[in-house]
Parts: sequence; C-alpha cells; structure tokens
Amino acid sequence: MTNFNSQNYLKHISLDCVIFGFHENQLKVLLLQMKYSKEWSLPGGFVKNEESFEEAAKRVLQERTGLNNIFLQQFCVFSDPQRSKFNPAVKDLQESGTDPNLEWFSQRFISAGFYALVDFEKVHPLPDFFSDHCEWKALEEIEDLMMDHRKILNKALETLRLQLSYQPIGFNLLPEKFTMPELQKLYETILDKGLDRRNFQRKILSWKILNKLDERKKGGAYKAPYLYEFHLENYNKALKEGFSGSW
Amino acid sequence: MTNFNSQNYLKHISLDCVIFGFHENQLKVLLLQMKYSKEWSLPGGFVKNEESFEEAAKRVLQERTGLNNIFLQQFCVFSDPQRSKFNPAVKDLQESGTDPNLEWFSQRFISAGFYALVDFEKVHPLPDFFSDHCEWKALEEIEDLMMDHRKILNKALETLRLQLSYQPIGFNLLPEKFTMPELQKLYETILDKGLDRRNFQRKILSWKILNKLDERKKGGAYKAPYLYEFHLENYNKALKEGFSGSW
DNA sequence: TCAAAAGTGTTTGGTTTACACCCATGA
DNA sequence: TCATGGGTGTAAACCAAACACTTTTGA
Repeated sequence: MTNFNSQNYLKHISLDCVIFGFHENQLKVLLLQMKYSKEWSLPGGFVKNEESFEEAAKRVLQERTGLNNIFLQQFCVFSDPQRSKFNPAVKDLQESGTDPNLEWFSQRFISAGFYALVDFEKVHPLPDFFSDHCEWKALEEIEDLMMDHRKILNKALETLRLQLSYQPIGFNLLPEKFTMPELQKLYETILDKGLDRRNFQRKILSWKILNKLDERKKGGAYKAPYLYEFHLENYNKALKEGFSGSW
Repeated sequence: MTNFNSQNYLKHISLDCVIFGFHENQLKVLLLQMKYSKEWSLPGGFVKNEESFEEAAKRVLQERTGLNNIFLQQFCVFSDPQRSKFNPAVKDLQESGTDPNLEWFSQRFISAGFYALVDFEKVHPLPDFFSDHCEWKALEEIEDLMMDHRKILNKALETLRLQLSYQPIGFNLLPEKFTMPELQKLYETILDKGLDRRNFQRKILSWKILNKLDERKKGGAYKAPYLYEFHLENYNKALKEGFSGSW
C-alpha cells in the first residue's frame, strides 16, 4: 500500500465520517465503494501520533471532499470488540498480495464517529486507496454498508435530528445565499415531515440569525423568492447558546 | 504495580468517568486523590482487549462505587495530543521505583468521557492503585483537577444540563422512592436556578412517568410530602422518545 | 389569464407563567 | 398558635398551529 506508514498512526484507533449534503430535495451522504468487495463504506481514517481526533477528521474530510472549514462534530464512539471483523480492507490487501500493512488493518479498531454538514455544490469527491468510487448517495438508496457503518450512519442521523431541535445547524448544508423555501425543504427533508410555510418562516426569522437581501433568486419559475444570508455574529451566538430548553 | 498486565489492554485508549451524586441539596462528583502528587482525579481506566468501551466503563464504575446497573453514558472523546503530558501516575510509579508498567502509563492516551448518575446513598467509594482517597466532592468545592479532568467535568456537566432538557434523566440521582420537593431541589441544583413549586409539579406529572404512593415521607419537619416512584414502563418510553423538540 | 409559488397577517387554542389559598406539622 | 413547608387551583400572558388573501411570474 502506497504512502502509508502505520508507524505514524495510533494503534486501534480510527474514525469514520458521515458527510451530509443536500441536493435536489434529498439528504445525501458521501460514500466510498471498495475496490474488491464492492461494498459501500463511510470515509474514514486514522489518527496520527501527534494529532487530535478533530484534526484527523478534518484531514480525512479535506482529502475526500477538497473542503476546509467544515461544520464537523464528534457524535459517538463505536467500540464493539467484534466490529472490526470482516473488514473488507483486509481482503483487499490479501488480494493484492502480501502487504506490509496487512497486520495494521487486521487490528481491532475503536472508531469515533464524526458528522459533517457541507455545501453539496462545493464538494469534489475523491476515492481513497481502498475504493474506486466516491459518490453522493441519497439516504433512501443506501442499502448495506460494510461493517457497522450502517449503525454509525443511523446514529449520526439521529444526532443530527436531535441537534436540529436546539441549534440552528441545518444552514451549513446550504450555499452562502439561499431562499426561505430552500431552507424549509431542507428542514422538511431532515425531519421527514411537512411544515407550514408561514409558521416556519416566522420561527426562523425570530432567531434573528439571517439577513434578508434585496436580491431575489432568479431563474426559477413563478414568483422569485428573496435570498437570505447569515448574520454571522448572531448565528455564532445562537450556536453557542442553543435554543434554551423548557426550563 | 500489582495485578496489572498492560498486555490485556488496548494501547492509547482510556476512559474517565464523571460520577454524579446528589446529597444535602448539592450536586457531587466522585473523585480520587493521587497518592504522591495529592492531585485530584476522575475515576478512570482502560479497555481490555475483548471489551467495549461501555463494558470497561461499567467495570470501572463497579470497582469505584460497588454498584451495577447504573445510568451511564458516553459524552465526548478527549484526544488532545498534549493531554497525557504531566500524568501524575507516571511520577507516582517513578517514586515507587522502576515499574514494568511505567512505559504503559507514559503513553499518549485518547480518553472517552462517560458520565454516570447514581444514588448517593448506595455508593461505597473505593480508591484505586494510584489513589489513597475516594471521596464525594460538591461541585463548588472542586478546585484543580489533574490533567484535563476539569475540562472533562465541565463538558459532562454541560451535557447533563442539555440532556435534562429533553430526557427525564435526573431521577437516576434519587432513591427509588422520593418526594416532589426532593426532585425539585435536584432540578434546581443541576440547572442552578429556582423553579416554581406548582408549575414544576404540573410539568413533571404531565410526563406520566411517576406513580404517586399513598405513603408520605415521615421524619421531616412540617407537613409530610407524598412519596413517588417510577412508572418504569412509561419512564423507559419517555427516555427513548425524549421530549420532542419544537418541530 | 391562469396555475403555481411566494409574501404577509390574523385567529385560535394550548402551554407556560405567575400568583393565592388552605392544610399539616413541630416548635 | 404560629412559622414553615406542602398540596392544589386559576387567571393572564405568551407562543405555536391553523388558516386566507394578495402578489408575482411564466406558460
């Protein structure tokens, strides 16, 4: 295996990223397809000797999407002793002859799950050493994933939905300028339920984290909706404080 | 060091437990005092080769408190590459002469934080190899903790408060039978704010997770308050479903 | 000129908050 | 008998849900 020296990485420790994007009214996840087994997998990686988990996750994200400065969040650690059995990477290495890194990939790994929210349009998907495809998949079309990656994905989605109820994070999935109907579609998709247009707008605006622009979104049919952008200062404040719970 | 064989544990990986208890209207945390450095520390441990993080945390909890079946939850991973510098355990081992495990404790550790909610009265605190005291400390009296344990504690507290707003978890800090004023004091302490007695009761009862008993709490001065216990079935349902957010 | 989408406002009902009275108990 | 805390009810304020009309645009 090229360019990989297991000496540089912490043993037993890995991370997997659930990278969410929003496109054509669908919530999508960036997946890799393994070269030999053809199984689908979450983008993942390992932690260097002098790196934090967060730094490692940023690195993985940068490598697979080309993006920096992404909304990224640790959400759970997966440590079932059996989870690393049947790692297709091991088979792939066996197929390609004896590899000095076979032992490394045969380890038991404890993996931290990170989820990322990105602007779909900005991503340039790039496969890694073990994969020949890196693609967006709509949630509905995702079938089996390798190892426990389905479980990781489910937990990420659960966390995303929960977090959406006390932080205004969904916006990270949209471009800098977006319309209210786009934002609503996004929320409806993530939450998997319809929302009232007028009540939605009132609620979002009450957070005071958006600037309404004079511009309208051109090109679409029918009446052109206004564009909005972040009021960055208020947005960051809202992120920190969250929407106070019921106490 | 007695009874410790580093061969049995996963390298680089540790866990720290923030064990919360409630006593005399104070939120308390179980801490250990290191033998040599006298620094205070969270109870922690390592993950065995064939163990999950959760199993390891249960083991640590059992060893320090004598309790099984505790509310226990992973909340964050701490992976700063510098966090394991200045580990007092290393100094302690050096003090006590050359120890075969010195190398193990000198490693860089990535630590998963767990928090536990326990019935104060049921705990029998027991120090570990590196500590000579294991004690409950009220939050206010906790000063410096070793390494990044203060950060871990703060994050645990933050998570606890957040989780309290969408799950009825506080109850785990009380005995099987408890009164409404006791529960209210608990919530007030965790949230660090006063609550209206009547509104509090109405809200809690609306969750329908309590059985009001005919019994009253004897012994206290003034009017004896009713005792309550869990409606276990409804409680577990509420835990799973959470209090739906605002969507 | 009509259908589809977007902008905006009002009514209604439920939830939360604020507040008051009576009861039980031990000093 | 009185101070203290506990049990319970109600009115007001607020917020969320339901709903309707007007405007813009391309076909």
